[in-house]
Amino acid sequence: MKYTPGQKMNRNAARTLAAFSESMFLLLGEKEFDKITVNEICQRCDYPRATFYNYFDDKYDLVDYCWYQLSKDIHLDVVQARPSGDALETVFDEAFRLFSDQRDLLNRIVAHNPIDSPLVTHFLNHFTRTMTTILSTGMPKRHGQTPLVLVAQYYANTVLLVLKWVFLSQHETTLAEARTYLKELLTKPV
Amino acid sequence: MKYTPGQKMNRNAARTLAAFSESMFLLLGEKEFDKITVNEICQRCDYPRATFYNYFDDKYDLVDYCWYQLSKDIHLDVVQARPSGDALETVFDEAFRLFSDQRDLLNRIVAHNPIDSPLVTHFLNHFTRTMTTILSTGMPKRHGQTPLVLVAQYYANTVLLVLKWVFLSQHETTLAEARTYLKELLTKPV
DNA sequence: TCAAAATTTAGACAGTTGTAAAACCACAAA
DNA sequence: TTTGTGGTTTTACAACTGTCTAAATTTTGA
Repeated sequence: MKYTPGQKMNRNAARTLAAFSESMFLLLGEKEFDKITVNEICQRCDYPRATFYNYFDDKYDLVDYCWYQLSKDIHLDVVQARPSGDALETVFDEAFRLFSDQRDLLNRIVAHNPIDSPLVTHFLNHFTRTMTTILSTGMPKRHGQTPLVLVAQYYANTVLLVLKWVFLSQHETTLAEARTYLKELLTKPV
Repeated sequence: MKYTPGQKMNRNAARTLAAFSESMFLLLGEKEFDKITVNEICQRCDYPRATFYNYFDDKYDLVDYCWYQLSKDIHLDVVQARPSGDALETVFDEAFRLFSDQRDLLNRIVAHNPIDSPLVTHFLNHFTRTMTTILSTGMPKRHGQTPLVLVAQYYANTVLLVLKWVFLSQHETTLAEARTYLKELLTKPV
């Protein structure tokens, strides 16, 4: 990413970025990520190849920007607003809503890309990271010796695991069921 | 992978596979995975390019085989032998040992490949998968409504999270400390 | 031991990638 | 209007990828 996202940028650059990510989203719904070429992306939105490399390092960079655009919708402030206690549940619900909204897109993506493919893995990793940063502020304090970063990663991991199960492994699951899964996982069974 | 691993294969094929993965391991210690080319791999072990594509689809395929070779050392039977109760601890110790043994290699790899790079992610994913299959046999039964596969993935995730912290994020940690982290994470703090 | 079957290798090919230099354009300041 | 500046586009290029064909070599089994 040569233009840092969230940066001030002129109308033209914004339009170009939007066009490229639009192309990518369309292509992701049509074919395997591996088979998508930079040429194809550029044809789609009618920009020359050089312009693509002007904005992005490669197609991985672009797809990263796509995930960034998606995850923009999870509002960080939701968490800070609440007293720490149920921060996790709030964030989970928020993420669940976001994934629901994008269900069509996600279905199309997993139709062409296996669940363990680099693409899907990358997607999940992106969200795990953003969720980790969200969670690392609102964590309950007492965790013995375990470093806080590790704890935040742990919660983010588990949230994303459930979301993956529901939305990418395509198990029909209601929000209530998903909440139950999360709670049961986080509660020691023995 | 065109030759299914674990298959019966003649001495020659075995030697070839070994030579290629040897090359890959060496190169991984020297430079970023992205920058490694198939040509380079072949020069290293003095096999023609056509032979490479005879055995592997691409370099990702080869590196997958490398991880497979590494993880061979975790013996599945360890788990089956034990009564379910402490299966998790046993597997964790076993994996910790394996990662310790390969510490030099891992250090060299993360020296050239960022922790969030596709390569490292792929590495962790591979182990998460094998650990999931190991764990899905020896899980404690009572988990409410949560599907068993999900539970196994959860434990595998958490184990690998700690291992990643210790061996890839390079935090000096003893086995005892690591065990504590794992236990604290799996125990609900509230 | 020999011939058939299978595997390995050399060489070539079209398509892709990422980079670099130069031409081009839009827009603002002089 | 002219000029300068920053960004866009064109074009060209060297390297890599993955596939294919045909020749060479090895393996197999009768």
